[in-house]
Amino acid sequence: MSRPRTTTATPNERPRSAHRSASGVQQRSAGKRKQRSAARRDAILAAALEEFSDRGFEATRLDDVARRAGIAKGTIYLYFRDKESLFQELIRTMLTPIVGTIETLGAADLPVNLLADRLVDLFVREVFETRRKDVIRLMIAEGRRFPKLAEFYYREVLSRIIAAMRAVLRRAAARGEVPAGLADFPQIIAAPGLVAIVWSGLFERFEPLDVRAMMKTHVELLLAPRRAA
Amino acid sequence: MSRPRTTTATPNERPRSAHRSASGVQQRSAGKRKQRSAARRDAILAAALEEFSDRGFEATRLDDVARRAGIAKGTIYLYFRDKESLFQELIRTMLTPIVGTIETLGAADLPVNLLADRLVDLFVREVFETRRKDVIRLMIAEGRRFPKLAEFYYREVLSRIIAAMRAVLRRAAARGEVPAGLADFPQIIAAPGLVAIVWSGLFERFEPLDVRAMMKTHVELLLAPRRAA
Amino acid sequence: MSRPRTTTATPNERPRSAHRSASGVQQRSAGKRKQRSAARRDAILAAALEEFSDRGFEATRLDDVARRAGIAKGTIYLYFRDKESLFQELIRTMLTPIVGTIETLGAADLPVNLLADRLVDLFVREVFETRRKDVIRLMIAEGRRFPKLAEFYYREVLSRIIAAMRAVLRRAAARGEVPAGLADFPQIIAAPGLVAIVWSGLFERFEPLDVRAMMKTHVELLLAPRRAA
Amino acid sequence: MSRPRTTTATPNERPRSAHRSASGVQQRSAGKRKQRSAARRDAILAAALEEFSDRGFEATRLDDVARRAGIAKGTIYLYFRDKESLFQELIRTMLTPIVGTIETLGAADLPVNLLADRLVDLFVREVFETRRKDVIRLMIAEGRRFPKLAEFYYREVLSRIIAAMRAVLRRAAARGEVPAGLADFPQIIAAPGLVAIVWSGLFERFEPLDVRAMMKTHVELLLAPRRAA
DNA sequence: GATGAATGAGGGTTCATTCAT
DNA sequence: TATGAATGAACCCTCATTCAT
Repeated sequence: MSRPRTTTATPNERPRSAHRSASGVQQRSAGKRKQRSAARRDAILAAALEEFSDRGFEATRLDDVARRAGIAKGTIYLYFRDKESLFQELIRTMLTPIVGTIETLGAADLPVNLLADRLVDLFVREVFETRRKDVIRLMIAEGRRFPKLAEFYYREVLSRIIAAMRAVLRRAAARGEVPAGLADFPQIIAAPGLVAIVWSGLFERFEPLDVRAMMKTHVELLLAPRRAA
Repeated sequence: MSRPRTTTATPNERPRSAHRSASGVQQRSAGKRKQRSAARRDAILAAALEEFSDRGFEATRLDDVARRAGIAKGTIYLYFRDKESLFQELIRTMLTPIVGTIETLGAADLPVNLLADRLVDLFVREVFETRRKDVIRLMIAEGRRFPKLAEFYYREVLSRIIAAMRAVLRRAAARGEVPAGLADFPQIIAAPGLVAIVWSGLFERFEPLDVRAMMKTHVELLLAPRRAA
Repeated sequence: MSRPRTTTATPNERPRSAHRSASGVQQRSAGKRKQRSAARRDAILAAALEEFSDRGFEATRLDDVARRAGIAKGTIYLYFRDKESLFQELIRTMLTPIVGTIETLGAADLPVNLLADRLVDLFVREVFETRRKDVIRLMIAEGRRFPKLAEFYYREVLSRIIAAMRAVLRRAAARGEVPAGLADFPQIIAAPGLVAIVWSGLFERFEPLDVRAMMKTHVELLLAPRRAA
Repeated sequence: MSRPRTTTATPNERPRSAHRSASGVQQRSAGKRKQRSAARRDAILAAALEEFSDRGFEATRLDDVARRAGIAKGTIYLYFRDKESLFQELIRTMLTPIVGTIETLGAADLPVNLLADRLVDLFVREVFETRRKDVIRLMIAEGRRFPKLAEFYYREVLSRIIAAMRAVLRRAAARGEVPAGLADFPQIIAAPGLVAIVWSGLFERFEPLDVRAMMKTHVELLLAPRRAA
């Protein structure tokens, strides 16, 4: 019978710090405070990314996150409801932005080989050479234990990317640039990206992998001009 | 001593459990005992598989493993040095057997399209429709925190599979059955398998994925007869 | 999304230590263990009584309870589900026994003045000069925040005592030994007892109170032979 | 500094808040400010009353008090040194006023039966149907942990009420209106009041208690004309 | 004065590991 | 060997208190 939570608190957002827009007086300092607040939030997210990436959700201590963010342990709770919220927010924050970019790219209706080059480049620069790589690994590692998060990821990220890809592939197939079967499994396009992410985290030190080359090879193999059956 | 913070990868084998046959006396019952002992060990591993698969390393309680195995908590420590050992042994035990099968298959020197069919079938039946799928997911999820385990996996499993694949692809390329580039990145062959494993764990419930069809499509795309450049 | 509790655990009792009766082998040591277990449980309850009495529910640290009981903090959780359970069990354990005694006393159908003497004596010896006094104070102090406990106390203790008293008073009133109104409010009988308990905890050091004398006086005033109205 | 463990009863008044009129300048607005200040103080006390009554001392969060009072958390510290001070002040503020009323009533030297009626009425209207009831319950619940407070309560409230009662009862006994013994234990008079307070907080929902009737009954029983022994 | 973000000590609870039986 | 009660180090989260704005 612990004290009942009165804190309604939105799903995953900051709990109280509502930062009401301070209309009128003290606009200046309120703005500063808001800024500082956003900076802190980002610092926490950045620290959390490091820790979660290195240790996984359960093994990460908020103490370490706080220390890394240069704040006190309790401060985390001013910005996130609990450890899980922090985790989920982190993943959302990191993964949401890519979607738009890919959708835009898909809508441009470029010739497939050009599009493919762009996608590979996008993946390498925006994901693979970024912390986003680790976030995706986290998603893979912990997703089963956070069904809500998996759902979010599917709905907001994956399904949209897949839909965009599928549309492109359909058009390309209609133009004969691509074998028809590919549009049924857009996942195939992304498969080497997944391999790259997993490999880099676990086996890079034993055998480096030239991700860009691998992806390029894959694309060439898929798009190679075929003899008529 | 309570749970150590830093994951000091320790020698992974059974600690003391002197299973070596009792010298002289009671040779007979010693055999029986050995049998029972092996059965217990297996029961623990089986239970651990379920629990680790469902919850991940940290979130798994040895209490639950013991309960599921039908033994007392302390008994686990007669067969495994600690939680980490149990985990690592489990992964080793589950993943080692596939290697031989794949190597054998590779050595058979079949025509690539036939080999491809066999590989797809092998993967689906021996991995995907098996708990091994979960073990691989575990490996992906926890690998970074168990460098020794990742190393083992690379050395004993991955590198050997890759070597086998590469040999096959080289020969096939020489015969013109396969584009030369593929041998540089045998990972490409496995990529959809990885996609399948990840997808099944996280997104199956939103959008089912016909793994066999996807892998078949992938293989067909890769092996399709090409026009001369 | 913390790990879901599989521990069903009965309302307030010991969580797992089910102490299955070990039928057959090792009866001896099992008995010993059971004994030791009961002793430990009692030690915890005794320690909890001290601490809760001194500090109240919230301010009591289980750490202190454990230290006082001579055990490790975690051990408490082998016997009680949580702090609240410990608290509630403590109160139940302490208060339940009195009821029977009072009921028996009431059923004996003694002349009121004799009964009154006995009740006063019972209260003083079994409650006031006992730790039970503190338990009742605890009940008063914390009851509002533990509605379940208040309900238990009302149902299992108070209402039964009141019923017993009322029956006695009815009979006595019928015999003219007691004014009729008293049976309507048996609480009046107990009122000085309550005063005694509260006084002893808070003001004894400023002004001692002769509880027995006060209660005797009260009884005499209530039972004094009256002039006909 | 975080919450101190040991309850060091500290001087209870406002800490620094230099409410003394600003010397010279702005005399006018200083008055207004003083007013506002007092209003704020009262708002805090009112909010604290609700919260402390509902949850007890430890379980009450100053955050909730502040929210209820419509102020910021930090503001509380402008009016009270700390949580404990607030608590003690609250109790003092609430309980002090009754004393005078009772003393006055006692000094009036009414016939006992009339006085008794007045007292019952006073208790019901000024305590029982008031938040003061809860304050007394708080005093009972937390008194042991706040010895200073208990002492204050005894010295400033209880002992004075008791003295007044005793004086009245002595005079009444001399006139033969009351048995002599009663003057020895004026607590007896108050006992049903205590019962009423405790009962209302814990058991009212199971079995309502007509407090006024109970107290009236009690008085009648005590004051009933007696046969000469 | 008033605010509320920030602090950080603390405490309830968990669970890997040990060890007496 | 097997058991499971006992241990105690962690770790998440709370909240009284402070202090820059």
